[in-house]
Amino acid sequence: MSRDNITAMGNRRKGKSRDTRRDEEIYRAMSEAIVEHRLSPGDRLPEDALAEAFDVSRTGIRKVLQRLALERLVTIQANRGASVARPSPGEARDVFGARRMVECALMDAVADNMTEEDLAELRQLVRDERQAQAEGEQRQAIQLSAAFHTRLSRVARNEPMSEFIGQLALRSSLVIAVYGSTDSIGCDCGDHGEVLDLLEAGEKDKARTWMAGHLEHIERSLRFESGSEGTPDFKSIFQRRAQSGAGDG
Amino acid sequence: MSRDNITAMGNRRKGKSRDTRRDEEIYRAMSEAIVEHRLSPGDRLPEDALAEAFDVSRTGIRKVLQRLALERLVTIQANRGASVARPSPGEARDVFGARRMVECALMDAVADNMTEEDLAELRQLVRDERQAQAEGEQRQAIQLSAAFHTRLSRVARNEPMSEFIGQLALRSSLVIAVYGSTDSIGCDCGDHGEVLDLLEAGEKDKARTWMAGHLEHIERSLRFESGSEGTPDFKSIFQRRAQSGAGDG
DNA sequence: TATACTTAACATGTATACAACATACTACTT
DNA sequence: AAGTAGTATGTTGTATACATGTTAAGTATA
Repeated sequence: MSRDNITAMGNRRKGKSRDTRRDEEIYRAMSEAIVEHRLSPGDRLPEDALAEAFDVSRTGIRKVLQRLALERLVTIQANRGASVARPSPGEARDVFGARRMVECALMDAVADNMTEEDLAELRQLVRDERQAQAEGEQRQAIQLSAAFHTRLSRVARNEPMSEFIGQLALRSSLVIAVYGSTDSIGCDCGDHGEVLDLLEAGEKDKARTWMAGHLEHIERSLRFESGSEGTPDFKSIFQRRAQSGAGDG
Repeated sequence: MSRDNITAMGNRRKGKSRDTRRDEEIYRAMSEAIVEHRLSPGDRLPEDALAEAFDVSRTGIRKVLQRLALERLVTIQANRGASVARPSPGEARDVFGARRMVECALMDAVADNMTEEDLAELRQLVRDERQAQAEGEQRQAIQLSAAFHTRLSRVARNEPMSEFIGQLALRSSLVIAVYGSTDSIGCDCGDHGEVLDLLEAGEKDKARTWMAGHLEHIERSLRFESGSEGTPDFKSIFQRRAQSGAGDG
């Protein structure tokens, strides 16, 4: 009676990546712009302007904005609109603290599940990052550094984990934009290759230790001096005045 | 000249929790309904019906639906609408795998930062859960079990971590709804008190081991037999026919 | 009678219109 | 002249209308 229905049900696939929905495209463009620091923390993101830029209505923009807000890449204040998130020092510490815990804990599974293809892709990523660094393409380098951590986490074949780490890596880019000194990114390029060597050799413990040190190193390079939380940075304003001017009399 | 501006800037707080926006309310109601299994995996969630139920327009519902989709509590299929998510066996394993890694890794920080207030609230949560269990309030018990893990994670004072664990706890409720046998929830009520004792005594290692065992225990109680991924469960349909009916002739 | 095709009903995707809110500017009062 | 109040402008929040796509039912034909 309903035998044909059975065969009919399995055939409903493949029409998924045909027209990669516009939302995704806009989301990707905006998050990439934030990660690459083409948009700076604090920058306003008016819906009208974005709608015009992407040639869609505000509806589509709001959807993307809300998603970015959930991922803490933008901040939405009620009735006051969206702006690129400006993580507080505490938030910055939390992000790196979370990364230390999670990325280290994942190294076992990463080592256990690493395939030839994974390794090849990761080594390519390191090469790209190194080249970007060499050519002075800071923006590309930052993006590739985050991409490396995200891609590495995917080796563990645990989607919730790699998605979480991916988000933390994106947020880290924002943290570096606010508190990063120039050497925040400078050092870890060559480094990324090292952990691959350790993982290829099956040295789980050393890989975990390496990752902890790597993240600590980045975190230590952050400069939290001018408190951008709560009150504006009058301190740095007055400091600058004393530095630049000759005397005060 | 601009001295007054300085004092004026710090006063922009407190007007935040006044009218807890409707979105949040709807989000809370829906996620709670999903976690408490008043909505079952696979249930359709038509925008019109929800809009009428909450007395808002579809706009507000879509916002909530999209957020729930991002958190993997509902599934949105293009042009086909939203439904309560039905995690696959692989997804279920990933969720519990992630929880094992993350919640165990967090125990150190939990032990280090536990305060009197934390402990009091957590013990109260255990009491509530125990009572719900005793009174046969399964739904409440499930919700409280998830709440315990979420509240416990907050002790570590790392927002990204506790948010992630909170989401995983919610997803776990869905997993249990699909694959849980009756004793999936039965055992872990009294258990939750044990880890508090260990943490209060400062036994970090034992607490971590306990947590690993706890989550493994829940995961082992899941039943993945009837594959609800890909093809519908014809197997169980035919099995049922053989069980319920007398003969097949 | 079963299958395929057409059509109708329904649900979602998107844009637009309108209302509410915040901010900035201007005018008026002290 | 300075500060406050009122107004005007612009931006966000929400609902509704319209277009598009999917599902299901019904009919006609083989």
